[in-house]
Amino acid sequence: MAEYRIDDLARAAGTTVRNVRVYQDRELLPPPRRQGRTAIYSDAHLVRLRLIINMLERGYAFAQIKEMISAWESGRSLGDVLGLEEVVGESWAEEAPRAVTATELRRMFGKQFSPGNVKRAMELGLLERRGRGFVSQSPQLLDAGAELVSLGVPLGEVLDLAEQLQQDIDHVAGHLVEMVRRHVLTRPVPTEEEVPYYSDVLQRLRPLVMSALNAAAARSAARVIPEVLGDRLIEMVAGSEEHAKRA
DNA sequence: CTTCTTACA
DNA sequence: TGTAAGCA
Repeated sequence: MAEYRIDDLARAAGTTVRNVRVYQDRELLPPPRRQGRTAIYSDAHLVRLRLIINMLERGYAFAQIKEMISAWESGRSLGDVLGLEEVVGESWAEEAPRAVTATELRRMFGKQFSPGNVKRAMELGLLERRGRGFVSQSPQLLDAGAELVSLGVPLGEVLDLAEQLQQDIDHVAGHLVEMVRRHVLTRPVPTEEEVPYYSDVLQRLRPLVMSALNAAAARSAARVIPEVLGDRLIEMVAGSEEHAKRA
């Protein structure tokens, strides 16, 4: 658990000491722990500070931010489980599509860049035609796929995986959103006082889903990789790394 | 030298 | 939001 002096905190969040003090005075930031005269901040403060800056940039007034923060604190359980706050400081904008030429694709996928696979990728919505070339709706998936192929996994199987992955993720994300609908956005029509809260929850639903899935994916990777590959293999590889370091 | 407070713009 | 003075 990292600790920050006010200058470190401001730097880490990309703002100034002055502003940190202002947010603190306006009670948007929780009071720091004091060590004599100097204030000691935690990671929680950093997360909160990033949140505040984000909301400020989106045009929220101090008072509105304060309201939302207290709203979250009163109904904390969901936010805790899903890491609500952790998300908001990050850029969770939707991935930007990227144009890719046929030449690039051929370089990435070699001879497996075939009309059949292209058709399949287009059916899966991974690739779209644009003039002579293509545009990838998810450069990250494209790059991940290219890496798998370069490691020797057949592109056909990579595409199978992409399809399966999309279905599974749709399923889980659907569940999550449904949970929020059932437990948080309980009214079909919110009362007038609830409208701002509802609106904020809706705005954060996408980053919230992404955060939950991201966290789950990280845990899964850590757990599943040794499970599937076996501890023996992992140990052997770790051992050879030691050899490499010594050399 | 850094932090904090207060004040002014 | 930046800057400055005076203090600890």
